[in-house]
Amino acid sequence: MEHLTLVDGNSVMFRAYYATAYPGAVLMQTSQGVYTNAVFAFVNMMDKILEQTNGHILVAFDTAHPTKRHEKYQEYKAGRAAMPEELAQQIPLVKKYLDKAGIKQHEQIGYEADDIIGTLAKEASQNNIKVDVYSSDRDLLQLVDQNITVHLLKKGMKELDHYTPESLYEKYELTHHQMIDLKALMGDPSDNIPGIPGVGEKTAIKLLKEYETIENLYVHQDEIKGKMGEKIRENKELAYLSKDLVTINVESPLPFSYLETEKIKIETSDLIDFFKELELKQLVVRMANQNQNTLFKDEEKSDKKTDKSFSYDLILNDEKLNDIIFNHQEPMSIHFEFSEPNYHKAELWGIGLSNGENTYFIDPSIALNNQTFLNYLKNKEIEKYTFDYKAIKVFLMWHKKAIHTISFDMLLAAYLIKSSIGKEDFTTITSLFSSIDISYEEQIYGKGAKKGLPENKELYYEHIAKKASVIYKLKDDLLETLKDQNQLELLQKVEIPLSEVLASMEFSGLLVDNKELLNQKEVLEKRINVLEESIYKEAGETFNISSPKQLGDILFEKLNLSQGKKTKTGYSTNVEVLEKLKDEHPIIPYIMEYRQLAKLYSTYIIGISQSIFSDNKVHTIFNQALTTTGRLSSIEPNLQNIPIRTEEGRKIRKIFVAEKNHYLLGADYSQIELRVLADIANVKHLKESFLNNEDIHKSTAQKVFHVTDVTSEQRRQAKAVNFGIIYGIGAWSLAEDIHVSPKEAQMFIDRYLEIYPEIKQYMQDTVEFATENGYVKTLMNRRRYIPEINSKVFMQKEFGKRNAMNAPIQGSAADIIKVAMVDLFKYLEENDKKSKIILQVHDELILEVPEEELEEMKELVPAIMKKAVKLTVSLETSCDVGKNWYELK
DNA sequence: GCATCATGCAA
DNA sequence: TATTGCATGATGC
Repeated sequence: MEHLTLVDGNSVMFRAYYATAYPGAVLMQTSQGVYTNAVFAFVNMMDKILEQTNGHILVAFDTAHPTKRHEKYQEYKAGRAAMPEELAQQIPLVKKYLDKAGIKQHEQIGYEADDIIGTLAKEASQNNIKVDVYSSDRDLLQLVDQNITVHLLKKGMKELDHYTPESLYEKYELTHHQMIDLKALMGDPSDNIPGIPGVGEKTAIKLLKEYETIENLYVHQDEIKGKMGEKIRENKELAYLSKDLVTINVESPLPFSYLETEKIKIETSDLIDFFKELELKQLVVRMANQNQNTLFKDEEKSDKKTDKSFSYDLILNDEKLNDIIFNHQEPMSIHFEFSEPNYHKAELWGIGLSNGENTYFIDPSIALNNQTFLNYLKNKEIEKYTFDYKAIKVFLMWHKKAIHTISFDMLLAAYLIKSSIGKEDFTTITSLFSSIDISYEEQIYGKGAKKGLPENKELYYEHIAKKASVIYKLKDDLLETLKDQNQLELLQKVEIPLSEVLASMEFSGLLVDNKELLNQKEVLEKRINVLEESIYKEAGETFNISSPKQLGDILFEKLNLSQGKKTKTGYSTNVEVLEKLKDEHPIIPYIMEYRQLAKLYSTYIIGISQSIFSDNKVHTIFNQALTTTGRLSSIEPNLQNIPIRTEEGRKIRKIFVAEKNHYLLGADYSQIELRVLADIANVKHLKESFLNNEDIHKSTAQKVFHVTDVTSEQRRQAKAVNFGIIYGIGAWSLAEDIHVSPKEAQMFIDRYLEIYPEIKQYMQDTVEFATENGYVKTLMNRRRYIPEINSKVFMQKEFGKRNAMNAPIQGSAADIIKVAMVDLFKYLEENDKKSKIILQVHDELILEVPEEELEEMKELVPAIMKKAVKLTVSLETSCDVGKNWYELK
């Protein structure tokens, strides 16, 4: 043994916790609500420390029991804030991690972690062993000697300061022997060590440079003049008590010696399982990679390993492919592996096929040119199981090929069981539902710019085949769960059919008018240039207007405008702040206009240009398994956030046009979320208003303000409350929104809940349901889990409550339009209509309709939307047509 | 090259 | 200190 590492467990844990627990932060936690942020950061820190160790390591902890220091000084560590519950809960987890990682840990009643570390460090040092100590507590600096280096963690945990006798001298001009005396003289508010009042670091260093020790200082106490001398003489006892308190006991009676600290060899899989339990995916991946690298060293192979317990057959020619299709007419799982997430332009890397017993990797270029295989895909009699059916369907559409009869999709099933899987990959989803061992994508293909097929082909052949086998193996379990949760219909009658609708929409795409696009681009460029000049002129210098930092400096330092809110990195320059400043300086209106135009230019003009395909269309991708509420989302480009609220922005919609001889038809649900609320909460007066076809915001205003004639301001305020209620609003935010005092806002809310008392009841009931069950559900039994609702952190619990109230409303509205889409698509297909659904924007559908079907569709589309779901209030729609999207008002 | 922040667009 | 999203440019590692 030549080296020993000692870690102050409590101190590192504190740092780990507070590195991510700034006020207002959402702490990392598992889906069951177990906090993991400190564990995660602790493991990261330990990983760094372990890189520097040589096999001997120990982590020391404090105990909750009082120590000798408390006996000597009752006030020791008094006044310290209690450890937050979220951190306390994680201590056992950190200890469990250390066990699993084979790292020795120790705590001892009556002693602090400092004492354990000090004793072991000095023992080792006396035997000429090099010691590294890790902590964030400066007290430990007194341990520094020729063999002992102390590393202090800094705030962000990213850097360490290390102290040797030399560096201590450089920093304080004191020897390491004087560190105890330094601390004793200065005191330490965090441990409630008194020190000598009035003596801080500067004075303490000066005194020690002259007198070396506290003892010697008091020998010469009478030489010191002035107030300082008085203080020193008066507080002799405090100084000695402080010295006693800060002195680490380097002779603690430990039940083992420094020699018995060797790291134990461990089963990596245990540790991986532990991280999986805590849903610490990054750590799982890192451990898996480390493990692989070790194996790679052991086996001295030129590549990563393949899994010997998994077998599959390689199908690389037509004969074999014909054979297996001939032999397998039973249901099988099929997986298409793509080179990138955007399947509109992805390459096909491979196909996996499995019936649970036999699993195959099929060469994609063979498959796509093999008629037997293509017939198999489009055979309506043979069931197939997939993971992300829509991707396969769209890819095949681009290649003019078909696939039919998907009776199970693992991605959609997993999403219905747990809507928070949205951003996870195949492997993580698999590990949530089974213990099947399957590599992470990045282990096989690498990540970021380096992503690509590995040189060792077997590696990805196996990976792709394995995915197919996993789909098959998990099918029954997932279906069972869905059945238990009454969600089978949601999968089979809504989500899987919807995949086909969305595939058709994405593949159809939306035509772009290039001339209009270029024209708007030029107009915007010119206007932005002019604005830039005006802004620079007003500012007296050029700077990057798009940089909130630089803009903040100009506005609030150079021009001395009154700053409003701050962000955590500096001044806020958002539109609300600018709005308040707009009369203070002529630069402000220019900046506001610049912001608006720059947004339109970069996000909509440039952004959308980059997504146009060679057919002059944009082909978005609707993510069907992402949002926690059941809504869709749209990417590349996002066609669900095209501007509409300002005329300036709305013009962007002129870019999107119907094909020749076609019209765009837009139909949207009116007030669908309020109608859903009226239905599920059984809100009497709200239902009446809907029944009478009233302007809902107006009638709310009439009731809230006790008036017959509603001013436009009153209507606007009532509308804000109607919206706010759906989101679980608080008085403070409503006040911000409608520019009244929080008191008035609270009054509005109270009045509102008096008028619609069932809403209040609904909210209470929903929160109660979520608290008991951990989830809420929609009309069609879609679930959203809300672990935060049982959090002890106020803000998180409140967030949980708002989600509990909002998710069923937003989610049910999503259910309804999804059903409408499936119904409408089916009608169009069965009746051989040429009209096509091309977009969905949460409560509206946009179709591309040939001229000859226009009149029919104006009737049909709203009709189908209205009767998608039967509620106790009617669903109403409005409908518009135009040659471009702008004309759909 | 990648992650994070501030900002702003939609329902 | 209102719900759900996505894309952007700037910035820092």
